[in-house]
Amino acid sequence: MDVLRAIKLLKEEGYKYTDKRKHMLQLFADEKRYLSAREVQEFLKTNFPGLSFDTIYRNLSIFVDLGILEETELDGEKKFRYTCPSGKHHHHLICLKCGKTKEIDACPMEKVTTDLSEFQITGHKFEIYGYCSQCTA
Amino acid sequence: MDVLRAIKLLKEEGYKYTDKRKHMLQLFADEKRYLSAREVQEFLKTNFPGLSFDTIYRNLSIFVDLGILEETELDGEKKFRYTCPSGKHHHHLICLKCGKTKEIDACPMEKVTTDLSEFQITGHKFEIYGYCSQCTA
DNA sequence: ACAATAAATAGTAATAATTACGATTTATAT
DNA sequence: ATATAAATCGTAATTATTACTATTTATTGT
Ligand SMILES: [Mn+2]
Ligand SMILES: [Mn+2]
Ligand SMILES: [Zn+2]
Ligand SMILES: [Zn+2]
Repeated sequence: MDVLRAIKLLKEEGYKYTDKRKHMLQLFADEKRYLSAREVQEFLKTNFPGLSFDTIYRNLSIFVDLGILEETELDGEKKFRYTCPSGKHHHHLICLKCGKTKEIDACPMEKVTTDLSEFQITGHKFEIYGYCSQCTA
Repeated sequence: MDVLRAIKLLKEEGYKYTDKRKHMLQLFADEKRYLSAREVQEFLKTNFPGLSFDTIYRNLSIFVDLGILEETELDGEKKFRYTCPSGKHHHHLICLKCGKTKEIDACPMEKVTTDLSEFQITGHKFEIYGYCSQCTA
């Protein structure tokens, strides 16, 4: 996923291409890590001082629906990052301080031997947490 | 973990053994599934109509510290359940509606081949989500 | 049993993230 | 340029969680 493809997706699905959306997409492309709604506000407040959370959350939600962003929940807070360019399903090692990630290649679902048929499965989550080298120093 | 051992732990660590704590521990022993603070309140409100969230959250937190309960976060809400009797570290398949769980034997951390040394690892989470047979009917 | 003490609790307020809403502005197509 | 529907702002509502103070209560030692 890159900015140009994200913009294309937006327009194809009938969403308007606004300056705020442009900057949000560019922010995630630049940062390549998990960001909270508040962090988005902080990054964009020089360009858009009055940017409302209604706008931020609505756009984040649209981006997730379109597959542009992926979402997780860390410590009671929703966090968002650009969907990884790798087309293959995978998981992440995540820095709890700055949201930086590293890819984990294998998905543990493939190796689960437990019988899952009693439940109607809808998803799974595998994340490893820690602090990156910048955040431990 | 069972109620008697939990009570023993509480007293050993200098916590008072109150009626509210007794009922909370018994509730988790009976239900054997993830419950939210609100659900605890609902279950106990016949016995303790004015039970405050301060009390509920404080006791939940103490129980987690003592290893009596384990905690996870589902859909932005903290959920608690009795620590599984199996001494072995493991993970769960969880019903998103009622909190019922099934144990998954293997821990995916053992099979991770990715180099994790760039991060100082503090924990991990592996959960499979779905709906149990009672909740899909 | 009684009194002293520190912990636990109730009642309520504060905090924080997220969602919702009506009025206004703006991107886009005609 | 105009029309139209979507996007945004400013603000309020909602929800889970945490915090505070006065009061109550479990525990300990007498
Ligand atoms: Mn990735
Ligand atoms: Mn278990
Ligand atoms: Zn970091
Ligand atoms: Zn269920």
